[in-house]
Amino acid sequence: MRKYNNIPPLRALKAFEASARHLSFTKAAEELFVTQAAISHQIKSLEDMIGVKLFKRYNRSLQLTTEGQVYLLSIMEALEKLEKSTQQLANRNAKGMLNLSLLPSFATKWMAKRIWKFQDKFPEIEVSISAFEWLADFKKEDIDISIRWGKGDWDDVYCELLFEERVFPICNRKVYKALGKNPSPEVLLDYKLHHDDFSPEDWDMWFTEAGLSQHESIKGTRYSHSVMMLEAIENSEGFALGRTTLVIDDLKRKLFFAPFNISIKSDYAYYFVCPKGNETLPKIAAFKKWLFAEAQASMQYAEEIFSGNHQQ
Amino acid sequence: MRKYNNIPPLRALKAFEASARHLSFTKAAEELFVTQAAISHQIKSLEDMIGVKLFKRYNRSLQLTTEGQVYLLSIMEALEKLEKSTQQLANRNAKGMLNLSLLPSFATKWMAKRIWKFQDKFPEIEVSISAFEWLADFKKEDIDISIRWGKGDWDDVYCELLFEERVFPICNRKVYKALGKNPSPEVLLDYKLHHDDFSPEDWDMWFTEAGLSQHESIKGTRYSHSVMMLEAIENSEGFALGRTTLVIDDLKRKLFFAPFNISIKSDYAYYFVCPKGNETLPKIAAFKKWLFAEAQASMQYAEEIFSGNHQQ
DNA sequence: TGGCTCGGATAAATTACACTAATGTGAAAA
DNA sequence: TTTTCACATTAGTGTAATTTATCCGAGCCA
Repeated sequence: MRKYNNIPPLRALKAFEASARHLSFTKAAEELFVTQAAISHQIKSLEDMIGVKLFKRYNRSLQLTTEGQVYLLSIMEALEKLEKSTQQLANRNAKGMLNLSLLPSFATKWMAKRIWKFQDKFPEIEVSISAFEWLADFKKEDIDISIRWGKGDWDDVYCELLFEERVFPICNRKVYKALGKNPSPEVLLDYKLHHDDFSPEDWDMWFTEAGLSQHESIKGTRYSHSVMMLEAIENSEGFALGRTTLVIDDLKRKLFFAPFNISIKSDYAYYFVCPKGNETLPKIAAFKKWLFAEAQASMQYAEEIFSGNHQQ
Repeated sequence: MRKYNNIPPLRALKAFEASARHLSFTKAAEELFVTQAAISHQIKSLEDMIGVKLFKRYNRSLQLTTEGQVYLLSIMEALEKLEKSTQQLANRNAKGMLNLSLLPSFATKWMAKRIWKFQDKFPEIEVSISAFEWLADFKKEDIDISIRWGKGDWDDVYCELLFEERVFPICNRKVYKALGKNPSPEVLLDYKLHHDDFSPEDWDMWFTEAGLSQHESIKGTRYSHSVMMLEAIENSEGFALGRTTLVIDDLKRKLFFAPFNISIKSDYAYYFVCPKGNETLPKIAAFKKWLFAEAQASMQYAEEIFSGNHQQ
């Protein structure tokens, strides 16, 4: 009758392995995205538990004890087995190539920062990303999944709404600071207003939403690519119309600011698209599940901002 | 660069293993001392994590899926390795026989309920308990550790205070209920008062502590063994003088009650005793560490009662 | 047929645990 | 002598696991 008590907590073992590899609690902490104190706690509790010192602590360096070396080897073996058998089960059949077709802006501003998590979770799947302006043609090109921007009215494909988008003015830190608290939308008329090629009329719509219908029609600088517009705004004394998906990370990083808490819902949205029937294939389903979870998580911050009870 | 993400939490794996062994969440829950709901949560989260159903749930029975069977085997192997290598490190040199000499009352009322935890933690150590009234003589008998009751004034041995004891009146549930809220110590004079052979004068001391100095000297029934006295009280319309160590578990179980929150400190206490110098031997040190931790834990309830802010 | 019991699922409330932030310590470096 | 570096320590906080309470469906039983 096995019960597997007497196995130390996994976190502690991970902390031990990382610390042993780096011979540094601080480095291990960085790797595991926690503080140095957390590692110190974990190692101490592990040592207390088994009643054996695993490290010799010197003032500016760390060294494994003999016992630590022995222990490290055997637990690594076990952990590897645990991980491998879990992976095999989780990803059984979910392997091979996965070709994504994305819009360049979406690829650079959203996917690039996140795709590594998927690759970490599914090392058996090799992901390739192609970023073009035009719609991927599943029949002609070797594309498994496309994330499209539009109204979801495509024929002969499996299609599911991924993000709805809100549109709102953003600016850089300098401009934001100059605005002061609770600025009125009218101040926008004193600034350069940028927009991208897709939606020159959005500024008008936003002003209407903000209650400034009597404004003269907006011109402003025009960019062929959203990414260019966003890079311009970083160093410009002006505002751009940001779309949630593309600016959410820069809002979090406080690179951009959305000073007005007023937004309009875009007619366009992002959709997960793949050939009809393929959505149940293991590797596609695995990616889809991961993608929607990431999407949800990344949109949380946007909800906080526009639900009102948010302090920038 | 290993990081061992993608390993499911150990708790979930334990829950899975136990559930698979019993083919029942309820049984697994009992074994792991948690509720059925906890197991259900754990298995669900494990299944979600790896994206594979591990059990087929029927209405009154449970069955492993094919995937579950495969997974079970491989994780059991890994967990066993993890446990074994940890044990080997923790108990290196800590093995062989360990002979304890205890008082019969302490052996039955305190140690018997707890020793299994030590054996579970140190399966390499074979424990034997001898319970006699007299002091173990380390020179003549083959005793490794003795837990003695007294004043700690023994020569030629290693000796460390384990428990201090408090002495206070206890009664069974029926008597307790009849007392009502906040009874006065005076009501005791209407009941039979039991005591053991060691300390006939304790009742007097307790009455003094309770502020009833004008009482006539107490007679009451006398027992040669504390355990006999405690068993008598279970079905008797009377009170006994309980000692913390021997009655703490029965207080927790609500078999006995201490209605007065007034206690006197005993002159006698329990001491951990072993031959001088042996306290650093691995198996002795291991037992000692475990013993003091258990002691601390078991006394917590007593502290709650007599620190005042306790509701029975 | 209706009521009962059994085993698991689920939602909300509670509890336990790991983490962070702030600060301490001691030794080497400057 | 002061600064810096790496780990230790402590108190407070937030998240995740567990319990409590309840539900649900199927077999059982009278």
